[in-house]
This record gives sequence, C-alpha cells and structure tokens, in this order.
Amino acid sequence: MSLYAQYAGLLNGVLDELQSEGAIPADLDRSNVAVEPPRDPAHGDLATNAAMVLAKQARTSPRALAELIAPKLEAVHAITSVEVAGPGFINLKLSPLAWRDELRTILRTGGAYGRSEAGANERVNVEYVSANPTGPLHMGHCRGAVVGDSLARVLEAAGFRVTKEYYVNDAGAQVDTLARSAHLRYREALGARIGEIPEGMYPGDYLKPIGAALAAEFGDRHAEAPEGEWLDLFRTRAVAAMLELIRQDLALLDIHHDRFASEAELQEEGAVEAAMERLRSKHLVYQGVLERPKSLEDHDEWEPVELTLFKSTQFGDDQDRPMKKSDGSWTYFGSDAAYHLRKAQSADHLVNIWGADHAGTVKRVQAAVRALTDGRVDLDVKLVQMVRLFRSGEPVKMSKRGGTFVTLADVVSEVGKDVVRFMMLTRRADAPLDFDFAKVVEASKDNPVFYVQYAHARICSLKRKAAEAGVDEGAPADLELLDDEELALVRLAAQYPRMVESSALAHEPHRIAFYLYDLAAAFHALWNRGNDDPDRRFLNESDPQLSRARLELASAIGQIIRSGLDLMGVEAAEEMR
RNA sequence: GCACCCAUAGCUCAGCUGGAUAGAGCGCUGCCCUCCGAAGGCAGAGGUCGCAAGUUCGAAUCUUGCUGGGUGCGCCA
Repeated sequence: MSLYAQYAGLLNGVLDELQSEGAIPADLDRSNVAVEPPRDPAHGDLATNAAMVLAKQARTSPRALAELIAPKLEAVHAITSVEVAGPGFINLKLSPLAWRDELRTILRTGGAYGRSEAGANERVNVEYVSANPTGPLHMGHCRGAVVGDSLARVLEAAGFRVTKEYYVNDAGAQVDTLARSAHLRYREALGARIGEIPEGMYPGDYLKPIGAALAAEFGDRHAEAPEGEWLDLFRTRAVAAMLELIRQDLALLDIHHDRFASEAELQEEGAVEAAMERLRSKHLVYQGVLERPKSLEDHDEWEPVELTLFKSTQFGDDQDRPMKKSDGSWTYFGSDAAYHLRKAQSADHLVNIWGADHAGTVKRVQAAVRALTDGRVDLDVKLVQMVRLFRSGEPVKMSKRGGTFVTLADVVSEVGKDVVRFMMLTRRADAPLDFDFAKVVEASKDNPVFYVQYAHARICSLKRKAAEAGVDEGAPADLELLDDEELALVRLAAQYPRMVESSALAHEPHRIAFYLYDLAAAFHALWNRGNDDPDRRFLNESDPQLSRARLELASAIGQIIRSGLDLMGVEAAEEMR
C-alpha cells in the first residue's frame, strides 16, 4: 500500500470515529476526499481537503470540521504536527521515522515498488501502431508506437490486465495497390524493364526482395497473366512480408504486440455482418442518403446514393455513417465497428492510439462501441500529434513521393532505441513534438534523456566505488543519520506510486518521464552538495556508517529511476560513455 | 460551413482528472568553479494561465460564448 493510501485509510478511520461519536452525520459522501502531497512543501508532507469537501454535507464550516478532525490526527505517532490552513486544508507533517520507513519500503520492495492493484485486474485492450501493411514504419508511426507500448506497461504496473493489439488493414484498396506494386517488382526480378514506378503505386525499394522471392517461387507463371489470376496470391504474400517488416521495425523499439488482428479475416468470418445485425436489431441501421460533403468545391460532382447507414448521430456524432458501400462491400467504418465489438468482447476498457489526422473518426467509433456494448465498455482514443524532425535546428526535409521519408529504423539506428523511446514521451501526446537528431544525443542538462540516465549512472558508479572502499552494501544501515535534505529526496521518491497510478488512469505515460526528470534533478542537486563540502558526499571515507545510510538512499533512487525507465521501455545506463 | 485538438514566462513546454503564493529547461542578469564527484554549480528577474461570463468554499483545470492557430471533413483508408 502506498504511503498516501495508508494515510487516506487513517483519515477514514478518524472520520468513522467522528461519525460514531455523532460529531458528523453518518451518510457523508467521501468520494472526493483526497490525501495528497501539497504543491508547496512548506505546507507539510501531506494535506487533505476532507474538511472542505465534507463541510457542506455536514452542515458546518470547513474550518470547524477541520478542528474536529485535527486532534485525532495529532494522536497518531508518526504525525508530528497538524495544522488547519487556508480555506480548510489539514496539513500534516510526518516524523522523519515515517520517511525512513518509506525508504526501507522502497529498498525492500525493489522493482515492485510503485506497482499497484488500482486496475483491479480489469481488462484493457490497447490498440496502437496499426499502420497500413504497405511498407516499413516511418517516423510518423514511431510516436504512437512508443506512447501505446509505454501506456500498456504503465497500465500493467497499475494492476490492469493488458492486451497489446495491432489492427491490420489488409482489406482495402491500398493492399491491392501493394499487390500490383509487388507484381511490378516481380516482373522486374524476372528481367522485365519496368521503368519509372507509375503514379499511384508504391515506389519503395523494400518491395524488390518480395518481387525476387515471388519470382523464385513462381517463375514467370504470373508475369503476363491477367490480374485476376494473381492478385489474391500476391496480396497475401506481400501483406505477410510487409507485416514481417513492420514486426522487425517494432522489435527495434522493443515493441511486441500480443495480437495482430486482420481486417480481411474479420470480414471473411462474417463478423462485420454480425455486428451490423446487432445494430439493426437495436434499430440503429437504415437505408439512407448522405448530405453533400461540405469539403467539396462547388464545381465538384456529387451524386446522392442510397447507403446502409448507422445512426451514430444518436450517440453524438455529426452525421450518420455508412457501413456498406453502394456496391455492397464494407466501408472502413463498417469493419472498424465490428473490430471494436470483437475487442470489447474480451475487455472492460478499450484504448486506441491514433494519429491526430484521424480525429474526425473518433466520435463514430465511440458511438459504435457504446451502441454495440450497451455502454458496458468505454473507448478512449488518444490522439498523437506530429513529430517534427530537425538536425541541429534545421528542419529535415521529407517527401513521400521522392521516397526520402525518414524511417523508424533509420532513427533508431542513428540515436538508439532508448533515446527514441524517452524523447517520444517528453511531451503530452496531443502536443506536437520536436525531435532534433543533434540535441537528443547531447550530454547536457537540457537533454532529459541524458540527465535521467546520468543520475542512474552516477548511482551505479557510487555503488562500485563504495564496494572498492569496503563499504558493505549488505550491512545494516542506520538511517537516522540522514538529514532533512536527504529525507526530502525520499519524499519525492514516495510519490512514484501515485505517478504510476495517475498516469495509468489518465492514459498519459509521459507523466513518468517528467517525474523521472524531477527526481533526477533532485538527486543531482543533492550530489552537488559534495562539490563544495566533501563531508556531504555520498561516499564519505571517514564515516562508513554515514556512507552506508547515504548509499541506501542512492540505491532507492536508483531503483525508482530503473522502474520508471522500465515503464518507458528504456534501459537504465550503468555508466555514461 | 461543421467537428475535433490546442492557446500557460521572451522561446519550448509541465501542471498529478477542482486546491493554497502557477513550475521546469533554454535564453537573460549576477556570483562561484575550471574540480574526472567530468559532461558545471548557486541565486535572481520574468505571468491578467488568449478574452468574457457562469458553476462553488476554491477554476489554468469544469460549462457556455467569443478571438486566434492547427488538423480533418466523400461510398478514401
């Protein structure tokens, strides 16, 4: 149980007591009562808003209620002072022994410190990347990949059961284009002169090996045959090859999905039909005609046609959405609705990580999920903004047509997995992010990756030196030797479990990165005390007892940095090079 | 036209689902250090949280309406 949860429990006990004494009414709603660290440390170690939240219900003033609660908290051994402040906050100062206990807890719990049961074993399906299987991943996919994967790790640490999923769009026109592009490379491999890759085909060289493989397998059997004879075959082969490519790209970032769900299979199995029938039985499907799209210019042609529509407007969407095209095939949305139903059948919560350019489709999918699950399952869509690439301040030029887009593999091979993963989490997902190839590898304080890694490396080097100096890591330490500044670091460390929990519940993994930066900064500050005053160094050769105690503190901080980095999918560096 | 996202220090951004005197890095100013416990340190100035109402004990955070920027809008995927 986290420190804050412990004191929340304590407070609850106090409220129970007041209740049984008849000092406050019995049926108070305590759901908004919080025990938190105050933003301003001068206000103490812990603060609760209980008096303010409950005063109205208890028909009294916040301060009067606070005065009832305060004396009972004062009686608690580990609490050294209780103060009613401001509009009715109750501020608590904890005795140093409470922080020493917490330090021992961190050390004892190790990598499990920060993990919790907040998720109550509920099932969350996180869908991310889901790039079309038509080529290697590029930088645009990279951020969503990292955000999704880190979120999955954070959710798991917070006690959710997580499925990491990739939706493979292998049913649309783009995979036919892929198949035709592969056919072109196949003919090329057989010696045909194909010249420029025509407009509308995929030009990338990555299709050459597929063409060669197809040529090796089938000879010239399909070279001059009509498309109908080879399209399905080539599509299947090309998609499989692209998925393999994508898996390899993801593996570079240490990302491994649990499931790759195929849109084509979904359609073949009749899942889309079934989902639509389900909606139909709820009277949410009808034949209708869409309005002329507002994005069209006046001279653009537009023919109203009758389509099979889903009444998404009943769930807050701007217009009803087609599930079936006029030729009878499914729309993307039709499959997507069925896909989300399938995910919802084995999950309590759905999370999708999408590029911000898909913002327009959020409402319809949420509408479908609500309609199909009768509101049992919620869908949160995290929209991830663009990454702008720079090299020493100069924008990196990219054009898809010219094939000069920066691939994920390029970036990882240039700066490394850890740098990429960390940097992708240094902004809120819905804010655009600048990525400068030069700055992200810079060894300086304004590079958060370096700064956090450096803190961990310092701690490792400290341990190595302590071992050389004969300070025995296994020996018992007298934590009473730690001073207030040192215990202040424990206070910050003790917030880690709350960070993990809030980051999981809010679906915001970037909070871990910011927290680690703060923790690293506090550690470096403490470390720097030793520059002026050698007595304040962590390793103090004239005082092995003190060194032992400080080593314990450093160890705990190192542990938390490691755990936090692990949630981000970043290795903690043992030393800097 | 409509929908979604965004607007916080000169710049780039945090702000822990409504808490107290709004934070960090860069830049700026001042002082210290030139030390392999290296890849600097300490301190300071800097704000009408886009604007205006509302909700309540309390709003950067929630609601509404504006303003300004971004993204998107088809039977595409």
